[in-house]
Order: sequence, then C-alpha cells, then structure tokens
Amino acid sequence: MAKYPFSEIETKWQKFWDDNKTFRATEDPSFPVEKRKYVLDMFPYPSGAGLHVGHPEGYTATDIYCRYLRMKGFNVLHPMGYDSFGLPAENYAIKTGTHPKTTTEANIEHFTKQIKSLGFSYDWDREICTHSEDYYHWTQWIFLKLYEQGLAYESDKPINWCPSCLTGLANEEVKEGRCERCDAQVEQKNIRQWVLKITEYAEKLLEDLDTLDWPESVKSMQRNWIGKSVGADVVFTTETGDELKVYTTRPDTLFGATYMVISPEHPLVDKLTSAEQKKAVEDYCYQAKLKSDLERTDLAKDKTGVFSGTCAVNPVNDKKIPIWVADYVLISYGTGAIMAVPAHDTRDWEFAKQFELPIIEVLKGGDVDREAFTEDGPHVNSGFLDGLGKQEGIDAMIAWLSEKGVGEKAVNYKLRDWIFSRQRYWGEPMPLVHCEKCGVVPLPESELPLVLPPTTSFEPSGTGESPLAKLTDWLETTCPSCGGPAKRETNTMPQWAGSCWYYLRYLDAKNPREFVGRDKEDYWMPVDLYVGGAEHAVLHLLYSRFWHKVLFDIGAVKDREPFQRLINQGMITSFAYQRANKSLVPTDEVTEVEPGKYTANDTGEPVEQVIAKMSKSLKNVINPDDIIRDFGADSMRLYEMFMGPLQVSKPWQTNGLLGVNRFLNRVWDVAEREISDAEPSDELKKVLHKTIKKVSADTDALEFNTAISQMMIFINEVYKEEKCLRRLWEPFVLLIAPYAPHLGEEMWRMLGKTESLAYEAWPAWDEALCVDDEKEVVVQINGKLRSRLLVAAGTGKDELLSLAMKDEKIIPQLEGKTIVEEIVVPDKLVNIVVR
RNA sequence: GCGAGAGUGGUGGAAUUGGUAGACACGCUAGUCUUAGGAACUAGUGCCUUCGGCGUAAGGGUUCAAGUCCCUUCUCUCGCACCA
Repeated sequence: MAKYPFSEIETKWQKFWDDNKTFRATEDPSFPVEKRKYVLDMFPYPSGAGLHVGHPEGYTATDIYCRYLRMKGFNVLHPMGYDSFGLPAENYAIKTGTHPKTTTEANIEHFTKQIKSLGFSYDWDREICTHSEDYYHWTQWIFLKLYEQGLAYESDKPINWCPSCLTGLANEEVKEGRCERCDAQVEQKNIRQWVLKITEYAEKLLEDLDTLDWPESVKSMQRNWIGKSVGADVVFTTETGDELKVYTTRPDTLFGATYMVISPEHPLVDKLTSAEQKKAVEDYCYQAKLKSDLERTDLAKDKTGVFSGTCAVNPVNDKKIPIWVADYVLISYGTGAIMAVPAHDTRDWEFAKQFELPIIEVLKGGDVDREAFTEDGPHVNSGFLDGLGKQEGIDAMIAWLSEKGVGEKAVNYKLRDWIFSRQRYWGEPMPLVHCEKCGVVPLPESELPLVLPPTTSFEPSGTGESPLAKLTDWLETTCPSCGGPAKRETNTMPQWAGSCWYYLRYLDAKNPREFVGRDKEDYWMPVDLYVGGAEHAVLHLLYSRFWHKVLFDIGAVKDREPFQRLINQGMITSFAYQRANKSLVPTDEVTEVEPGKYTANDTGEPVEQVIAKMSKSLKNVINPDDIIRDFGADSMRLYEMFMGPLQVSKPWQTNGLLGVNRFLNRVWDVAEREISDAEPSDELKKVLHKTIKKVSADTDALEFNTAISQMMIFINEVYKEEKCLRRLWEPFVLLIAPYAPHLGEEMWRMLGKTESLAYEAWPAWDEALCVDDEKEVVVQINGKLRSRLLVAAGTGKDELLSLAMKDEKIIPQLEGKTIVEEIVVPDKLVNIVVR
C-alpha cells in the first residue's frame, strides 16, 4: 500500500486555514454564555533549541478539544503567544553581543513555523509576546496598580552572588553552591530589591483553591506552599528587660518549655548576649552566615547552637529558662524565635539531648526519655491545664494568655513575599524613579510604556545592579512629581511578570487604551481549560492567581480566579538501558537479543530497559521536525495522543508511531476507494454508531487514547469493504478531523464537499444502534468461569438460569452438589453457588 | 520525615456503579503475494507440562463475585525539606 501524500496535504491545508483565517474568534453575542469556551495552552519560552516533543503533547490535546467544541457549536477562543523575556537570550547576548531582541525574535519565528507545521487551530491574530512594548506597557501598568495598593515595597534581600563574575545568579545558574559559568563559590549578598506582598493574599489564595477544578496534587502543593498553621504568639520577658515574642502551634505545652532558641539573624542576638558568651555567639553567627541554605537545612546533620548567656521568664510559671542561639530556628518563619519543649517536639528533643538541657513531660502517653511524644494525651505538670487533652489545652492556654496580656491566638504562613526584581537587562523595566526629594515616585500612566533602552553592552554592571545602571542617559531623569533630578529604577521584573496575566491580553491583544477591554473580559473569562506542564504547579499558577485577585479587588476583572479547570500533561520520556551498576547506556549501543532482553554492545553484559528523561547523552531525544518530515503532522498528533492518558508521563517509541501511521494509511486507502451511496450492513452501522458514541464521550473527557483505539476498530471493519460507503464515511471523516485535521479536510473534499469541515456539525449517534443484539453471558460455578452462553440481549433472569442449568459444561459441575444460591445479572453472567 | 500520585503480558496501555482481565497498538511466530519495503494482507500470541490450573507489586480481609472496596507491607515517581 502506498504511503498517503501527507506532506502535500498538510502544506495545502495549513495555507488554507491561514489564508481564510478559519479559526479567528470573535465576540459574537449570539452565542449564549454556556456556549463560549476559552481553552488555553501554557505559552512557551522561545528557546534556541526549538520545539521539543513535549510541547505538541499539550498543544495537540487542546487543539483536538477545540476543534471538537467548534463542531459542537461552541464559540472557542484558542490563542498562542510567547513568554519572550528570559535569561538564556541575555546570557547569549553577553557571550556573543547579539541583542536579546534579535535572538528572541528569530527564535519566535522558528517556533511559530514549527507550531504551525502541526496544524493547530490557533487564532494567530491574537498572538502576543511578553517582550513587545505593546505588551509590557500593561505589565508595567499592573505593577503600578500593585504599587498603588501598597503591595510592592523595597527591602534588602539576599541574592546568589558570584564574586568572580560580579553578578547575581538565578537559582538554576548555581550548581552545588558554585557558579555555573566560572565555578566560583557562590555567596549570599544582600541588595535592595522590590518585593511583592503576596503574603497579604495568603488566606484568599488558600481558600479559593477549593473552588477550582484542578488536579488534587497541584492544589495540595499550593496548600503546602502557603503552609498555614494556627497557634499562638507568646511574649517572654528576658533578664535584660526585653520582650521576646515566639510563635508556637502548641501553647498547651508551655509548662514544658525548658529553654528558648533564637535564630542567629534575630535582631535581639547582640543585646541578649552576655559579655562572657560574646565571643562564642559571634563565632557561631559568623559560621551560620557562611553556610549555604542547603547545609543549614540538612536534616541529617546534628543540631548546633550556643548559649547566649541570658535567661527569659516563662510567663506561666515565672521559671527562668536559658536562651540559646541556634540555626535550626529560621528567621524567615514566625518570629524567628521559639520556646523549646523538648518533651513534645522532635527537634527540640534532639537539641536538648545534645546540650543536656532538661526535658519535662507535660502530656502523658509516651516515654520522653526515649523520644519526643508528639501525640495527644492528658496534660500533667501543667497547673491549670492538668487533665485536659491537646486541643482543650491549646484553647485554655490561649484564653489564659490573652487575659494576662502576654499572648494571643496567631496564624502563620510558610509563604513568603515575592522578590520581584532581577538585576538583569532583558526584562520589563520598573516604571519608578528615585528622587532625592520625593523618594520613590511611580511614573504617571501616560508615560508608559517605559521602554527598555537600546544598548550593545549586556555585561553585568559589577555592582550587582542591572546593566541598565550603566546607561547614564536613560538612568538620569527628572522626577515626575517635583521636576528635580532623579534616577530611574534599574531593576527589571522577573520572567514570571509577563506570564502572570497573558491570558487576559489574548482577549484584547491590540487594545492601545486598556490592558483588556471590559466587554472582552466579560465575554470570555474565566479560562475554561488550562493545559500545561506540572513544573508550574506552584510558582506560575500561584503568582497568576495572586495578580488576578489584586485585579479583582480593584475592580479590573470580574472573577476571583483566572483558571477554572487545569490539567497537567505528563512528560514524554524515553527508554534508556541500565547496567547492573545502575549506569545508563545510550539507546544506540544496545541490542535486543530476544523480546525484552537487551545487551550492551561493548561488553555484551545484559542491560535492563528503564524509562529516562530524553537527553542528548542517552541519544534518545526526538525532534518533532524529523517526525513531521517522515510521517506527517497528523501521525505525530495522533501518536502523541495514542501513547496513553494525557496526564501521565509515558515513553516515546517510534515503533508506536509507525502503528498510527499505518492506521492513517489504511484510512487513506478507504478514502481512495470508489464512493458508494449503498446502504451499509446493519453490522457496519452498529460499529459506526458505537464509534460515534465512544469518540464523542472520550473526546469530551480528554481521553484521546481510547477514542483513537475505537477509530482503529472502526477502520479494521470498514477496511474489509470493497467500496467507500458514503453513509459511514462522512460521519467518520468528521470524527477523525479534530485528531488528524489535514487528512480530515482532504477526505472531506474527496467526498465532494466544498467548505472546510471545521464548523460542520459533529455527528450524532443512534442509541438503538449502539446496543448489541446478542450478548455473551458467562456461567460461573462458585465464581469460577465454566461456560459461555450466546443469548439475545435482554434475556430474562429465569431463562438465563435455565439455559445455564442445561449447559453441557455445567451439568457435570452440578452433579452431587447442592445449589446454595443463584446470582443472575442479565447480559452479564450467571453464578451458581454450590456446596 | 511529611504531602500527593502510581504499580496490569516481552512493550505502550484498555477495563461505567465490584460482574468475561489484557480492548487498541507495538513486538514476536507462521503463512500469502517474484516481494527488498519503515511493505501489504491473513492467522496466532498472558503464564504453566495435557485434562486443567495460575494470573493485575506482596500478604491478609469483605463478597456469590475484587485490577476495582478495606487493612498491612514493599517499590517507584513528583513536590516540600528543621515551618516551631
């Protein structure tokens, strides 16, 4: 059988869709609200490497869904764009001197070509890129809104600093504590930064998760990240007369507090340190500063700490307890100080054992000499709490503390404010100036966009500031408020900024007056389906939600949440081969000696097939361009969907691709046969209607793999016919069209149609034709399968039972046995229980 | 350690409310066609030694009936990492 001419067909239809703007979406008021769908893909960063096989997976899934929805009469918004600010282009610029804009735009062109070669039904008129002035104009505008709301503030925050490159590094540029480029030891350096008060929205971000149709794993990750805990703040008084506030989730254990710990960065460290301990404490704090975050948070290490020389008074019993300085207490959480209850907290217990501090049991139930007891039990040694359980104890203690004015109920979040500045060139400039007289002054909206100034020097400034600090003409400006001399802010925004709100700009991509027109936002929002990789489960999705909530609070958008339904596509992995010592062997260096058995070519030792991420070194990277060239976009799309459920990760097997390609060749083979208007057989009609039903249900549920296997079943039957039966073929072509759109359009033409099928009505099925006339009913004895009966569908229970009893395989089974029970499930089975 | 999810043939994966385990595809085996192609078509293909038995990570339980429900254990993937 000849290969079908996919290359010709695909080029032809891609041009047709482009020329005719087939997929342009408009805000047509005749569609009722429930017939409008906004289906969104996470937009890509246009890297120099081009499209990866992972990209088309999610994009194909949403494309199939969108094409299906259009045929079902929905008005569908399906846009695409680029997250085009970012580090790689800037690093490339430093190396080669090529402006990041040049690199980025060349990459975008390449990406667009690749994406179009897959035949996706995007409305390209709405394309956006975050680095264009028209776009970041409004990113800056939203930043001004955040600033106006008091949600942006300056603060000294640490960055990863490379003392050799004299520049700040992103986390991904730090490899094992060293600079990725020059291998120098990376330090932490405090610099002035802009920070967004996302913590103010912690509660809303947490609460509204419950309203979202998102994977439980993502919601759980976000809950975890926000990390809400409820407890109490308790104020201790120190010997120096200072108040030392601690946060605890277990105020009920206050009688068991035998010492306190403050973090080495705590503001009271100096004051609380006695003269005798001064040297020891200073040394300890210095050592702590040298440690990387990783070393400090390594759970396996022993606890370290040093006594400050000062005591505090426990407010419940006026006992004096020592204050220690230790790095197991984090300055960034709670108040940076804790009361230590070694009997009932594992960390405190370890610390107390290490430094031989007293352990007092205040809840019964464990053996606190052996380990910390963290479960519930009756209180002891606890004055007015004695006899109470954990929760009662907590409530009673909070009431007591409040009454005495030494504490109160408190809520804490792990979530920290969002460091929003980068010391980089290739990002949105912040629309702020620093005036000697007026301080920080925001630019008036009329001066937006604040354009990124041209330059040829992308080298870091050497001071930790962005390269913008070197551009004096741009830097020196006048204050919008007093007209006096002022300097522009040199920090730029992080890559997250542009991706925080891009879904809104698609709605009204060319609006020069507003970030989005209210009518457009009303028409489409919220996003009905958002598909992308799980790597954005926390940051991008949390930041977007935060911005959206701020925009909601200032009345700029109508919804509390931007993304109603979220799906993470699984990763496309690859096979690799593993030696007994766990080292991996590249794919092209093994031989399959028998099914499932592989040996390494060099040593001949047996190797095991394992699943690994695609990587150049394992020689298992698949380039989508090669696949499209050799098998066509429709095969590529179909295979990626046939591999397995969208949400799970699955290994690429080119042989599997061959299978779907073979299937499309068979489809083409049928399409080329003489068209006949004859009535198909009842059997074929049944297969067709079952196929319509299954493909409809599965496409609706995004279960594309099973929809495709049903279409294969259909073709396996129809293939046996001599002619192409129009009554079967027309509905089938419509069914396969969202999956293999080029082939679909071409076959539609072959059926004599003159219009694109993109807006043809989706086929309907006849339920009566979806049920079998005959059913195979199994007969079990004591749950074990003994015989099968072929009966008319809907045969009654009594008749099924009597048929089973008369069955020649069953009769001997019943001899000499007593029938205890008979279970009959019509159309399914008969189970006879005997003794 | 905590949180989330997953373990089904040689491989990717199917299995409404518990009701025929292995759909569909890959691979493999045999056959057909003067046939060299990533051919195509037809048939077979969970495992075991035949009657028959055994099979959904392992063990136990509920049930007439368990891949599916419950308990215990193990393994793997992802996320977080002393969060007081």
